[in-house]
Amino acid sequence: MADFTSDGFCLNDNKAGLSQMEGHSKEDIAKILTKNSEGSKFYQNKKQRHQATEQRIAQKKKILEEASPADYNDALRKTDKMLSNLEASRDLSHTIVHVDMDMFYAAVEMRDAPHLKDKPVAVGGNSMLSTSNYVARKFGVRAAQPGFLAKKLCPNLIIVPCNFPKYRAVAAIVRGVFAEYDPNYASASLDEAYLDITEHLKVRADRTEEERTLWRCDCEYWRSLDADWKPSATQETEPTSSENNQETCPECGRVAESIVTGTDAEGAVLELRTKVFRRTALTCSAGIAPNSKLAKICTDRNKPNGQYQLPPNKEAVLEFVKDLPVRKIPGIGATTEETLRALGVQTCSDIHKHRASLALVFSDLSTEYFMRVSLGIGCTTISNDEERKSISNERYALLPSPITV
DNA sequence: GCGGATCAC
DNA sequence: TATGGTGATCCGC
Ligand SMILES: Nc1ccn([C@H]2C[C@H](O)[C@@H](COP(=O)(O)OP(=O)(O)OP(=O)(O)O)O2)c(=O)n1
Ligand SMILES: [Mg+2]
Repeated sequence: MADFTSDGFCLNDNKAGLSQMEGHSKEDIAKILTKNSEGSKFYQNKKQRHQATEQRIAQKKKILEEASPADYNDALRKTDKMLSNLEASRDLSHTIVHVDMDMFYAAVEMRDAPHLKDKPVAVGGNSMLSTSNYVARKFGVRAAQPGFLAKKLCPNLIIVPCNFPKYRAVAAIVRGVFAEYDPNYASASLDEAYLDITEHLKVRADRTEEERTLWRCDCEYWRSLDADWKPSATQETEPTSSENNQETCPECGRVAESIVTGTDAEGAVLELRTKVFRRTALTCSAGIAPNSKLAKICTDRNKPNGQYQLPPNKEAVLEFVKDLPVRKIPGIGATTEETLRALGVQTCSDIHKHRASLALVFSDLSTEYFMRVSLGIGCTTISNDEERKSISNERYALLPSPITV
């Protein structure tokens, strides 16, 4: 237990094995946040909205209680029809990649002010933070948190103001790399994008090992090929693979480390991430999967500075979603998570178990969305429709025809 | 159509 | 002391 004294919190609580440099335990974070925000207008408002959702949950439960066995039967038949149609449409032939920069704004600021590297850093202002670095996250400092509260969690926090023109410039360089693998890549925001690298992999299959080699040698020839490579920055954090070799640079004859990237998706994405790093000195993470929904989830598996591939077969996909908490699915937020939990659904396989209930209390569109989730089915084509500049609500985005009533 | 709810960055 | 700005969709009227 933290020792709450005069100033309201204690930063030297070691009982959970955490020193000040290592951050806070979850319990201490919750305690500090509650203590500093309960009673505020913001908190009252949030509580009121929460009570309204509890009302809606109660309504849904009432519908279930009053439904007849025949209603359940109809609902079951409806969902099973959906499931069989969806299963018939399962497409595992595309290789979809989701790339997400690591702590993007904060990483840019740390790159340009290296003394910040080992310190807790957040980007934003006193009233709102956009993101934080991993040191600060150990203290519970997160995006969408007001700076003054973050300071309570982490008094040594360094808050640097947003510099959007700079982030846009960095994003433009990163997008240049994406375009090399999929000219039709779709940006979801400044720091993330979806790529369909199916075509690239076909071309890549015929590339020689030499063409798939990334050199670390700092000679003129290789620098001319990769003009923005910053050799000083490549020492510690460059993406690694088991295929690293010490070799002699064929141009200047000096010993150089080379990375031979494979012809497969893992190889292509390692190469992509290495290029991003060499051109920006920033790391990113990636997920590889047969559809965009799964790819996005995969990105988080080995974040930061990592990648994860979900193999393109039905068994692997079903195993992947089996015990996945529904909150991990893009489109299912805090409210839907709570609603589903009240209906007995916590993981994706729970969706299948309770599919009749879900069909009784949700719209057809939402029900079908949940069925897709339970099968691990998602969008397999990437379109950068200029109409839709960003993908903001995964639940309904990327559907065949947006409904305009 | 419009306002409210939800979700995401 | 104090809790962002923006874009998108669906739902229920
Ligand atoms: N509520 C939020 C969440 C994020 N962002 C901004 C700041 C982030 O730097 C950027 C990217 O969002 P991410 O969710 O990808 O978060 P990060 O890139 O900062 O961290 P990471 O991806 O390593 O978790 O979007 C924001 O303005 N408001
Ligand atoms: Mg990111």
